[in-house]
Amino acid sequence: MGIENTIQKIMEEKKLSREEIKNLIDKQIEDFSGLIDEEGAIVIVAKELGIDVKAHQESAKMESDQLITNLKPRMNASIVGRIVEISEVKTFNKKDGSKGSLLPFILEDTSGMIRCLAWDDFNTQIITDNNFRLNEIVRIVNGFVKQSQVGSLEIHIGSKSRIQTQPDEVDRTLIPAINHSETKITPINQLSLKKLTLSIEGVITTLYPTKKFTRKNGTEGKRASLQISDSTGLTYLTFWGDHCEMIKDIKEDQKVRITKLSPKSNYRDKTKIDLTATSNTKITIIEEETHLENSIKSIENLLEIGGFGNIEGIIQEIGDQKSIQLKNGESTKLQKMVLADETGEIIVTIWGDKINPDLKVDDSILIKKALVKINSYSNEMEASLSTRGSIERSEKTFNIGERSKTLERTPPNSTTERKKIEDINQDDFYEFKGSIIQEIKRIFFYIACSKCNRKIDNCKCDQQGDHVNRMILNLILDDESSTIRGTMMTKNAELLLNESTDNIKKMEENGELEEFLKNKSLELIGKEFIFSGKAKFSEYNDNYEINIARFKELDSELEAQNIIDILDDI
DNA sequence: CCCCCCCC
Repeated sequence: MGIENTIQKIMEEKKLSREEIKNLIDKQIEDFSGLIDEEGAIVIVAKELGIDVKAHQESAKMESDQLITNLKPRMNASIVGRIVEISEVKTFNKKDGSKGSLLPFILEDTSGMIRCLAWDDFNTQIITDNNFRLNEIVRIVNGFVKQSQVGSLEIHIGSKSRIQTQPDEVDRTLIPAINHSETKITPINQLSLKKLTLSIEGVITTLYPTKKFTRKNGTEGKRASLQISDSTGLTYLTFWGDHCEMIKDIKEDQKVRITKLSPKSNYRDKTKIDLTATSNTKITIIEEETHLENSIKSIENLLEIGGFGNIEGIIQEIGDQKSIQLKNGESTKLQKMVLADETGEIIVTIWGDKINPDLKVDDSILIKKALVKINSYSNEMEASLSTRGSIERSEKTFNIGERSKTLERTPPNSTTERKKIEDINQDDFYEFKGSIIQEIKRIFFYIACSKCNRKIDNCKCDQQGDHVNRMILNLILDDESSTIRGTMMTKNAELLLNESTDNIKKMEENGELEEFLKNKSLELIGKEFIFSGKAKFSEYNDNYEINIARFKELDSELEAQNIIDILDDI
């Protein structure tokens, strides 16, 4: 049903001539200073005459709704989704002197979110529609997809587009469940530019005062910001202009929930994500005092809650000072140690001038304002001491018992959600259940420096360590959803093959390796394991590979019990 | 803030 059909309908129902209808359409277009086209005008004309034009609007749905994730720049598209955020209508003066208006909002479908920009009164008046509300479903017909300044996609709703509230013929599988973003909290290490609106919970570690600044055009502006951390990481949140009011009751050390934030990539480090408050942002204080300054937390407790804290303990292991090159080109020093108290132990990295070269194993120390968060490579909680913290000697004695070895350090609570192999789609830490499905035919050996584990040729140690054998084992892993290539480096390969690298190297030299691997493969293939490790995209394979950090053979009875427990819960 | 190592 196009314009012609709607005209026919008006002619029939209202006994108007084509001429009269044309005049009404022209008048509408004139009233909107030409901002709407014929098709837009006739909808208004029909509406004013009390004629149901839903069918007409539907007809504007020229093709089926697209998934947000499939949108490409410069494409005209229709999408359907749930409203997850609505801004205010902004008005401005156009170059030609006429008044323009803009209403930004965010839609979410099952594939993702997109920022929508409704232009001019014809579209922005949708704000007065009772069905244009948070969590409602709307369709955008014939929107124009554009790349925004920050690189993400936006859909522009102009004179040739429509916003349909309560749309018909919606494919319900495209509609995500209501995302109560006030209660759904995103861990800081999972901030993503793709989550266009999100909420966080954490402790305010630094509150920067509101600052006034002068823009290039001479006008004044203001900005406030804060640093916030949770057990997974740390980020910065900026408040612009009037939003600065939001922090007037906030203090450092409080635990807060902050909702409806918009992620932005950090202007200096594009790999980092900062947050910006929106007009819909709300801050709720969850805990008045987290006693960041004074209380010394047990290592066990810090491992659990993360964030900033003070740790007292005894040095179990301490590494050499290492000069390293940062990604931004600067160079700095770091030193790693393992610190233990009666409740547990933690890896601590000391940075730059916080390093005290006199510290040695068995010294007691007190570290203040260490940041404890998940290390994205090991997926374990680690502490880091940088500019904000301090380190001092302590008189306290600890009854630790036998010194534990790094290898036997308790793995973290499985904070990682177990995924399917087919879901592995970014450089991230994953855990999945799977089996080895291909015979292990080869092992790669190399001679490495014992200090840095690098191949001798690649070692950059000031004083090279001993030359040691290391090995690489490649596996094909499968979980029925998909397969992935997995790599085990020396330690894990030794655990899997239950043999030392040196012995395996000897087997190779004696021509026994083939036989050994054949038997091992027979033993291993088909067994179920839980693998976890960091996924990395391989150009070579044009697919993700997983660098296995940990694995364990699955106790099938225990797993069965888990499944039964889950079923019982349901 | 490093973050390996190295094969295909």
